[in-house]
Amino acid sequence: MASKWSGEAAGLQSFFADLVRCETRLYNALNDRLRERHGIVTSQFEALRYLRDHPGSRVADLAAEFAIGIGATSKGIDRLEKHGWAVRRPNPADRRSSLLALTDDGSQLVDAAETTVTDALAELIGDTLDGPPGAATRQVVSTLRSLLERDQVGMPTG
Amino acid sequence: MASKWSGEAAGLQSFFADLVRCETRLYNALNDRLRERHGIVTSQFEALRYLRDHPGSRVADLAAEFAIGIGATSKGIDRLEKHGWAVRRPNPADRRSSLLALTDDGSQLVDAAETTVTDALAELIGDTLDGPPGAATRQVVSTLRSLLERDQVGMPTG
DNA sequence: GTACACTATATGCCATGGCATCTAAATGGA
DNA sequence: TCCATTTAGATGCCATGGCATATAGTGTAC
Repeated sequence: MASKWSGEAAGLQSFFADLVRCETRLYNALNDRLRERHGIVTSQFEALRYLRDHPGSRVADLAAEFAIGIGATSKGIDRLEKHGWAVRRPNPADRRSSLLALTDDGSQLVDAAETTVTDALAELIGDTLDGPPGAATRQVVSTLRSLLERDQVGMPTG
Repeated sequence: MASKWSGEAAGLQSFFADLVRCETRLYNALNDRLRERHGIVTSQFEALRYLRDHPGSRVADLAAEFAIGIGATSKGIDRLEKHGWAVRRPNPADRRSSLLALTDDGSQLVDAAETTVTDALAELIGDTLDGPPGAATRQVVSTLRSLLERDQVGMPTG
């Protein structure tokens, strides 16, 4: 039955609110540092890192990974290409799509930016995520992500 | 020292990535349900709930709560006012600002929407957040939020 | 091989948030 | 009291993402 007991309901609402607030503030904080030191923002760092770790991906792969629309992903790749950090190569197996890859500049950028991110996260959340409760939290959030992805929860339309 | 050992660095990066992916998908999923059933999106639900629970707040209070800019907050209130869900009342103590409150329509809307959110969260994350690891996770995320707020991490400029 | 349906993604319009700027009002001296 | 400074928030311009649509290429049935 829906809304069975309100104690649990309030708990889940609080958890969701805390989650969103953490994400917003951490994302903003990383944005500030990445913009200042590398001229990119967090979403671009994540895309560059994904391309580094999954060369030959297509636009739809990035869209699925980040749960954003295909159109937005295409435009994001446009911007990375304009800056000379990524390229679209023809896909011999399907000429409707392209295979994405980093340029050398893009590779160097993502490696440098990764150090910034690593340091920022160590400073911002390292202590809190230490220890057994931290380990449990990492595990639970990882599991939750897997479940949401398995069920295709929250995938935009286009 | 920065980037001491890469195991922990990779762990924090994974955790952050998982956190952002969970937030994105849950936010999107709530958007879908709230838009369909109540004609609002998650950010509006959260603003309405905040106003219900903190009547007489000012624009800056909402901006601090949600870690978004003052300008964006002001525009968000404009939209809530246009829909007749919130009002700006003159602040007798400081005529530069207004005191915000829900209308009756706004109150009814937020109560109805809260049921939708409660049910959606129970369905989407209830099982995963159950049990001792779930309890540890709620605690850690709550603590992390408090620390980020205490240190004013990730507050936009304007 | 041709027509039809389907898929991948590029593009256009709109909504929202960031940041800079503007204005009104409060505050703090001289 | 009066002016300079600060503060609260409103507004304008820009960037980004969602969604709808357009376009090109693929696969299938015949």
